[in-house]
Amino acid sequence: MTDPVGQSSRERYRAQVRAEIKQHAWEQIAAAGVPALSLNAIAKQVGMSGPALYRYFASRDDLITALIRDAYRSLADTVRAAFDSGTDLLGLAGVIREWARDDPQRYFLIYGTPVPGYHAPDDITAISFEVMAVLLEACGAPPADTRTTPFDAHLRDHRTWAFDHPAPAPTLHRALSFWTRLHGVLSLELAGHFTGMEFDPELLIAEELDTLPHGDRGLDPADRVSG
Amino acid sequence: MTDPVGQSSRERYRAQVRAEIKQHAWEQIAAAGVPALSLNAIAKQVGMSGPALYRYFASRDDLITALIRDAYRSLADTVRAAFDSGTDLLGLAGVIREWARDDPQRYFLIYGTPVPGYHAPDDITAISFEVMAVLLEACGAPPADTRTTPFDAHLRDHRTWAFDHPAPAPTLHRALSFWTRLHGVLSLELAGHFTGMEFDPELLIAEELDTLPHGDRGLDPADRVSG
DNA sequence: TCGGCGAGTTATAGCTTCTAACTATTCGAA
DNA sequence: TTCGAATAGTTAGAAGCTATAACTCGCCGA
Repeated sequence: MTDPVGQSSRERYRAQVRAEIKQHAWEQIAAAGVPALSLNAIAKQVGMSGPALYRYFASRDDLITALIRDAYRSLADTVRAAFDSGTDLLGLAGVIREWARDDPQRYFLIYGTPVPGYHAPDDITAISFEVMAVLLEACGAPPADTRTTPFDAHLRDHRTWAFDHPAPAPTLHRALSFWTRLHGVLSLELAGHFTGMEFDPELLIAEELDTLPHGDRGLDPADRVSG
Repeated sequence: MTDPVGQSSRERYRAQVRAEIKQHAWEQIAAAGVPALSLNAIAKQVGMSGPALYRYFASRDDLITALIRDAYRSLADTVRAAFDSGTDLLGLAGVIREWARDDPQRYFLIYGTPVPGYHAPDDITAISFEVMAVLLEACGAPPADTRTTPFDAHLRDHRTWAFDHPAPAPTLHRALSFWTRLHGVLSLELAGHFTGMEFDPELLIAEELDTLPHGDRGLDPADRVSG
């Protein structure tokens, strides 16, 4: 009994239960963080008893890995969709910030405290490259009058990139600065390190991105095809 | 029986055991992260059995809070000492990066994934203000020809700072940019998000700080008194 | 119709944090 | 010097967790 997509009814049921489990897992994480995630509690919530959950996820780490993968996938899709519909760099920052504020713990699952010794599976790092690829596209080609900085030269000499993207060094530089500046503000904001200072992080981000290296570009999304 | 410092021998012993417990806790955290920290395991390591450890720390969270406090204290002292011995902003970044790379999990204990609902005790946030105060001092006074940016104006209008520091808005801006840019690069570096790209994060940091807002200052540490 | 796969169960081991109750030691003051 | 109180440590145990083992039941496909 297979449906048009090639899934048997058992496989469909399985996928649905897995999704339900992950849904409850996300709720627990949003409420109290990853450390408080309890497989037992989730099992009760979905109406099964303890060990039954191990039919769907081999271990607690396996469930968390699946959540990390979904988080990356969601971020990559969000960024890609925004870019494809004509959003510029500042707009992408807004989209990413919105995505992060929508579920801070999901953001920290990707960019938060790492577990020593943990190595994400290859398919997950591949998704992280997708995000980087969009940023590189959004950065576009460097303007004609680009003066290469020392870091540009350094980047040019150390291009053993894990994925080969044809972007020139100044574009890499710009994308890296975009990424690190946005993450710097955003992660501190989400972690509550700005509490007590009542400025608007969005304005800080805007200005940080306005002074990105190799600037005066990306203002007209129509130009991006020529990059 | 009190020594010159006013500590009884019992208090001295207590402090020593607490320190020994924290030492082992740091080792566990460095090896496997906070989630793997086990009070039972620590108790065995210091030669006492399980519950005895609760004489020294009321709970696991209490121990972790003490570690967070020590981490903040260590960072604040490190930054203050470096600044007082004439280190400029770029140098401070180097000192902070060195401090972070020396024990990445200690850095993430402060700046990593937050626990939803957790509020650090006031004495800890006070230490975080010490760090910020040093950064503000290191940023010095804005140059005479400073053109206020929109974010400067915003900062001027939203100065309900939790601690009142007399620094003008452009200095706040500069310090915030320093903090967020450094943290942006550093946290991604420590978390391993740059693996596969073999550039030197130190060079990126140097350039990010070189293009800080309201620049052309702090080059001569002798000027800092006039700030 | 029947065999087998798989989803679910309970029982259990071994770990965790943390409380309760108890013992023994040590400190300090009368 | 002796006695009372505070304190460091113990074991026992409750409640929770992850994870495995062994088992039962029901559905799906041949």
